[in-house]
Amino acid sequence: MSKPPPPKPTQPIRSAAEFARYVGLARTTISRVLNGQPGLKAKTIERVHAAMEATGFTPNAHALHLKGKRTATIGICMEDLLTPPAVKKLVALQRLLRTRHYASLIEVLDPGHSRRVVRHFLSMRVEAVVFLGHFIEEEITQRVQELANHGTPHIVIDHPNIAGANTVTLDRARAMGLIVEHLFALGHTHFGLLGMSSSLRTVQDRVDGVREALRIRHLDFDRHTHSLDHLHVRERDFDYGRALARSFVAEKKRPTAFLALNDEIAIGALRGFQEAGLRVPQDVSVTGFNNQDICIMSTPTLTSIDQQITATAEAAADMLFAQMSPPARRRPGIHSIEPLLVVRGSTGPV
Amino acid sequence: MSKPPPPKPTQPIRSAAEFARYVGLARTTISRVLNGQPGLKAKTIERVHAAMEATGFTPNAHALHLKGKRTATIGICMEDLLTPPAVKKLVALQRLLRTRHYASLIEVLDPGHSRRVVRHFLSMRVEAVVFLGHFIEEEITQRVQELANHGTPHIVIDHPNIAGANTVTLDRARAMGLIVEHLFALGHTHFGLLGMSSSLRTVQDRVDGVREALRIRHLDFDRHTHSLDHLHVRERDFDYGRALARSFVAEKKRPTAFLALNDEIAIGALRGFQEAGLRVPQDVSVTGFNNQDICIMSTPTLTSIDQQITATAEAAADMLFAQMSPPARRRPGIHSIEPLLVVRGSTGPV
DNA sequence: CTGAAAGCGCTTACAG
DNA sequence: CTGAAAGCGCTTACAG
Repeated sequence: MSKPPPPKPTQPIRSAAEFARYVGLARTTISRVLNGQPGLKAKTIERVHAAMEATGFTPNAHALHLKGKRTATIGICMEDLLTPPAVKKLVALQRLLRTRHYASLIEVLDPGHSRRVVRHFLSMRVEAVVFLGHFIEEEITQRVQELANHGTPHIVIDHPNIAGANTVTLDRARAMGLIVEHLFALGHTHFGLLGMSSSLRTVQDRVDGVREALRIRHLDFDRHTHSLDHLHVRERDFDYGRALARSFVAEKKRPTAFLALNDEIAIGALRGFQEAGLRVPQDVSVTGFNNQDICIMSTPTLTSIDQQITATAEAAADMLFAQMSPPARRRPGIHSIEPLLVVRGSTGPV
Repeated sequence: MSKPPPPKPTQPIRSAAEFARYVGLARTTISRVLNGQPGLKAKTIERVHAAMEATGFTPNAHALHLKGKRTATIGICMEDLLTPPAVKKLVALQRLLRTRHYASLIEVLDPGHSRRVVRHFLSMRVEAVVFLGHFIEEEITQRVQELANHGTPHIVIDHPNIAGANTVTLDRARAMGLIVEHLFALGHTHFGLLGMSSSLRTVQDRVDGVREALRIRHLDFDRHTHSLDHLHVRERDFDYGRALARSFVAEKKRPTAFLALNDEIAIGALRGFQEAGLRVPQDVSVTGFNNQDICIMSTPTLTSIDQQITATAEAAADMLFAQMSPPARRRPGIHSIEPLLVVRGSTGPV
């Protein structure tokens, strides 16, 4: 750059017309440079680029879209309760979208507000909508139906069994099956369930997994599982787990293995048992769920289920792009993610 | 609704013109209903609303914006390395924006790509830009300058000392001052620094805080602090902390108190010391940073610094809205967040 | 290369 | 209430 830069305009330039006047070229010419069309002198191109640098002018994306350019935007609905695995999935998914040059419009979805959020996404003409997390089943079913009518692709992550939905979700029943099988092999036959009395679909699927694993061994669910969830209010998970452990210690007869809803509750329980003088895993075994970093920080380290977050995000992205690129598939797809059992120090023989 | 709903159109309706034809009203009338203008028959209004329900028609937000409607969108740049506190700040901030009816356009910012990201935000005509996390100082300084030229409000969260920037950040020097004062009161005078040798501004500020606290007591920084960071590669924080603790145990003379970069490293160190037969806090004290949930899960529980995330998000939102509502302030504002020391079981008298 | 024109999906006066 | 018109910021033929 040997020439001095052109003088800065006092007002920021907001339209291609103003910008053309500033550069001293026709609007049409500016447009052609911006869109990389052929038949332009190198000098002209350079002039325009230099002026863009100097002024910071950016073409209005909304006007571009009106002229038929794709929005290249994906709407993502997040559940209102952000658990660490949900955040990780969001981050992983966003990264994949980004590599394909999609922007993400993210909204947290409070129960009962999905209609408003999806309408906003549609008015923004997003190219697809992602639902990530736990939602009210009926609500999301309706939204999925509306999006289908609209011809807008969607994907539901983590919420299984939404009618007509393209779904990617961990096989939670299988995850519990893996845990119970592992504990069977160690000689356990009576299981304490910690925090698994929620009515959320994702939790019910897990209880069903335990039920099925027991059924295969001809064990009665009610006789071989025990829950004291009703004795405590779940506020902070760690404290909840600890309180549940204490209550189990006070029982005359108690299970030898404990299956927790998540890692935090498991570690709380682990501590609760230890404080009561029990050894883990010699006296009781404990398992978590999510395989978070904290699993290696407890003493002993925690056996847990890895949700395979990378695989989940990749499957979701694949499904989304498959819908967006013609010919669009019509039938809803369901992709089940295989959980991974990570055995650590908190489980051992009876 | 006594009448049967109108027949579903085979194609989704994409423009107000098509929609007007479908309802059997003039485009102008549709527009007036949508914008709640007076002088319309209740029956007409109802007809339009019913048709919107039936067709799922949503006006094109991009066209609305061209006609002068606000985008009500905020662009948020996140650092590429997402730490748990950064995620919490994002969630808290998004919640505040949402209550003010702003949508969030979120992009992860890889180093060197800030220009592209900010240009995208500007082309989307966002009403403000948020930078959240650690960035390359020079890069963000330029972006802030460009945004200022453009008249677009901004805020930088967590990255102090960006020239000309509106900033909200934890007073990290003060945080370390609180920790060192607390340890002084317990009789400690020699401090091990765990993972604090980063060149990141936020880390340097913390080291400066330690330095200042020592200076006040007329203690020489180099003589009273010790680091073995060079002996290990930081991969997983927990393992890194544990390895650092082992190395300190092997030293002939070792500090009595250890200040870790974050809670994970602190808990790793805690475990490392315990495995070597040292008692915490009887033999060594350990402190963390961030006051995450894991602080109450370790044995003993971990003394840490709370970043006051809610206060941070609120200050950031306030600053943003102050810039967006006229009369816009011109001078950059800096809001310092006061850290909170949370004393737990991992620190005790020498 | 320039310039005038049409049109994307809207809103907003304006005349009927 | 309707209908025709102008205009928001762009792109894309089209004639010079």
